[in-house]
Amino acid sequence: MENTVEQLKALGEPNRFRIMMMLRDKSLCVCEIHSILDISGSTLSNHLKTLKYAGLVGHRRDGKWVEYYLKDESIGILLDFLVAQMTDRSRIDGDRNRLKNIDRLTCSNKSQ
Amino acid sequence: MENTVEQLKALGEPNRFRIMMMLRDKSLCVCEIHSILDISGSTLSNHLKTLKYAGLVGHRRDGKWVEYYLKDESIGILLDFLVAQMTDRSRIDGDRNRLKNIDRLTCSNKSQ
DNA sequence: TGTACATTTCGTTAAATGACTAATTGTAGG
DNA sequence: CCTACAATTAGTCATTTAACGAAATGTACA
Repeated sequence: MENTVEQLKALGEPNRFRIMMMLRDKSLCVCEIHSILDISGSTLSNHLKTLKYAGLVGHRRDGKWVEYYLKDESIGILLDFLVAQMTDRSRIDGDRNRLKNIDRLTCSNKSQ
Repeated sequence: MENTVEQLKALGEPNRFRIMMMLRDKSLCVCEIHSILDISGSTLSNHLKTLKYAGLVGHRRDGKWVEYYLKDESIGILLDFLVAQMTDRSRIDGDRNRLKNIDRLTCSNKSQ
């Protein structure tokens, strides 16, 4: 039970929820996520750590970048389920659309 | 989105999660829930308020008692979905079993 | 090897949270 | 109306949390 509760707690924060929603489509590097959210790089890094300890995401290094991805298929299913119950999807749809014009090479350095 | 996030946040606390799991079977009055959880009456009351503002539960007065129930069918579906993904259900099963031997007339006064 | 960029860690701070006791409100019954 | 019980509200406190800037770590490439 504790594990499930920790996952719900991790999802119950707006920026982390948006991160998870962005990761539904494909894995993303930190700078791509950073270009969407209006928070500092260190804050983002801490949110990613929280999601990781909750068992919601995994990460792998790819050269200069670190890529985050949904940990299990079951997590994706849970997220789809939540999306289906949402009445207002404008924010997550917006994030998703903005992501289409962004890739890791166009990420300006917002971290510093 | 905010509404969904608030619901997840409300569910992401152990005692509130246990309360929601208990309510899956049937509506319960506060003293019945209180007899299961090891927290003070005021703390329980605050948790119930949190669940109510998140739109997860409703409540009605029944004489001396106040009965809480799952707000929507969709909430019950979400909870069932979460239960299905849990590996360790011992705690919620235990709560459920203890509830079988309790009704509002046998609740001793733990509130004070 | 040194510079630039990506990311994380550290240290701090203000706000939110979950807990408690004490006091208050609400309801039923003698 | 007074007492008992059910539940909530008020006030307080310790802990957690989300945020930041600054510093540190990792990696690629000139």
